[in-house]
Amino acid sequence: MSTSELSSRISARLAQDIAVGEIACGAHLRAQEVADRYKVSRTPIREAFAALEEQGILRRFPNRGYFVADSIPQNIISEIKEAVDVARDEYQIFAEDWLTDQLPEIVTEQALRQRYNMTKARLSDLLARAAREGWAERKEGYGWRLLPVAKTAEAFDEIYRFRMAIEPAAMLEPSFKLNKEALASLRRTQERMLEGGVNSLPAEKLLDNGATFHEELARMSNNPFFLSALERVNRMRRLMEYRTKIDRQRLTEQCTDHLEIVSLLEQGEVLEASFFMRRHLSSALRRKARTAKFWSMTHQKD
Amino acid sequence: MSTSELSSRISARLAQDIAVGEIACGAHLRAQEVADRYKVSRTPIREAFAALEEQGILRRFPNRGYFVADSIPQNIISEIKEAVDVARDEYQIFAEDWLTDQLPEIVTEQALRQRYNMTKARLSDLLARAAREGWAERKEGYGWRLLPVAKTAEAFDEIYRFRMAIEPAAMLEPSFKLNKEALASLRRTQERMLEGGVNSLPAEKLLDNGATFHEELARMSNNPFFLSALERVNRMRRLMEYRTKIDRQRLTEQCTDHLEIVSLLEQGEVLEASFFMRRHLSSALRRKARTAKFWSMTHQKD
DNA sequence: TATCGGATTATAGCCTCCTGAAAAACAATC
DNA sequence: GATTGTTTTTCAGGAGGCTATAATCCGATA
Repeated sequence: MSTSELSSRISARLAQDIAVGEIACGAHLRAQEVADRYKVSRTPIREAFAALEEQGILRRFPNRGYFVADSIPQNIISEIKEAVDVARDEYQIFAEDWLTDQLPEIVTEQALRQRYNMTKARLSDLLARAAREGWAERKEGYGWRLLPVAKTAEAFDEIYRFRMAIEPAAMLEPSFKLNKEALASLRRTQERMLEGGVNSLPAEKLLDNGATFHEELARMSNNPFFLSALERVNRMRRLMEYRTKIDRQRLTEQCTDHLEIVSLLEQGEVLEASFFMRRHLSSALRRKARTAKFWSMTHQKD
Repeated sequence: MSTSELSSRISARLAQDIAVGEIACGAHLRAQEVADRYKVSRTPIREAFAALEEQGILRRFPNRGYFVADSIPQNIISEIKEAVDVARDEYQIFAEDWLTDQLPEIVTEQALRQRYNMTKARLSDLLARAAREGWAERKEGYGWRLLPVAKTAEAFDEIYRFRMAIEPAAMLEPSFKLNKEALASLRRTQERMLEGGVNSLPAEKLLDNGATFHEELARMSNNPFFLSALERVNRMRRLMEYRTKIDRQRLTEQCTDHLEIVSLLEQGEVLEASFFMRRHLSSALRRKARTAKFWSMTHQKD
């Protein structure tokens, strides 16, 4: 029964893949293959398999390994699909507390350990992550300083303006190279969203798809600094957007824009695509500005 | 005599400031003021003061505090100026080892602890820092993966191209606001360098001045994402440039460019300054490209 | 021969106690 | 009243043992 954190993470991901149909029913799951994919050893994989067998998602044949069950009850599938949203981890709680002024600007590790009831190691991971994302920094002596970077409503604008600087530029890098497959995959995702996903998928997934779209394009620049800068601001954006209600009308327009960009790129019109990207971000900024203003009036003090 | 790490860091910085003339002879050093500047309490400051008094750099008057000595022997001054270079900490050694292929791509914490003879906590700080800078990431199971981001000669180009995208854009941000004082201070630093500093200052200090120049301008954009992105790539650049010989001729041209940018800004010609910045970076890139090529032939294998 | 299954080895997180050092509170001096 | 000097409190890093769990090795099986 000992489901370690790692193996349960893995089993959750596998379950996802099976539920979505990424992994076909009846397929043989080779332990080593899966281990390679997740870049871990076979040990946690086997644990994950065992856990999934208990749920009836996999079947085991001694000395032959695990196979995806031939049919999986609908109720289990929907159960799996919903499970994603629950993953509100300590980090998000911490971030949320900071964004909502529940924490002082200067905090000691002790105070945080007490508040969140965490061990030293876990806490220092937490802080390292926040530091990595750019909103916490260790003071020289004791304590940490939490930065207001992502707190203000203006941060929305700032992120969009930053993206306006890097994303179109990334597409014009001399090392930029179209990745047809990635592009096709992006197109599929956006089309699926337009064909109803916008209204059915969970908010988190929708935001994720949007971020992935932009990041994949940045990746094609083949300049890792553009990509990692974008990933960075996107992570921070997510912290904030997590709290705002999603505007599904806006998402539809976004997807249309995204598809337009894909089309331009497919035709090799990189320069046009870059321009269009800039406009796309700029219109998002204008819209955001209004949302942010509203948000600031309703959620911020003074 | 217990000189903690923090207080000795502080005393080193103070000594620097005094040696360079940033802090005048005979000046009264108020403990609280210095503490505020370094964002620590008075305790480590007082220790630093005591250490500096022992070296004869400060004088103590009971109940009145510490004062900079009226005259500091030349030999002590040059000693201080050289001391900077020695501060090659574990992090730099670690980075160096990775850049020179002394470390495998996948490493366990144990292996690193043994190699560098570090405690758990220090090592995890080290790795957190590398992760923060973007060239290490924790694997899902045990171990860390070191990323080749900053290893290749191309990374030089990539960083400069990234900077070409963000730095001129930062100056055109609607929130951009000139900071006259900061500008004046930058001008002074650059002028000092042209007036001989280029040949006398330690390499590290020179690189530092350059980075600071650009970062201060990015700060004036009042968009923290531009600034932090620049700081990020600068840190990485430093890891690499640390190993290459410094070209003092090139530095002179750089300083001239920097002064030109300051002049444009002082006249309110922000647009021109932005253009000039782009050209400035682009010429550095062209030059770098040659250096990097040379560097790759001489330092890299295959 | 590729894959699985079980046994062994190694890793890293957690816990507790301990201590040097930083922060904070308080007292003294000009 | 601002600043220094002293004391007390709090903090976080270090060491070492313990344990869950990940990696690895090796034999078994189809």
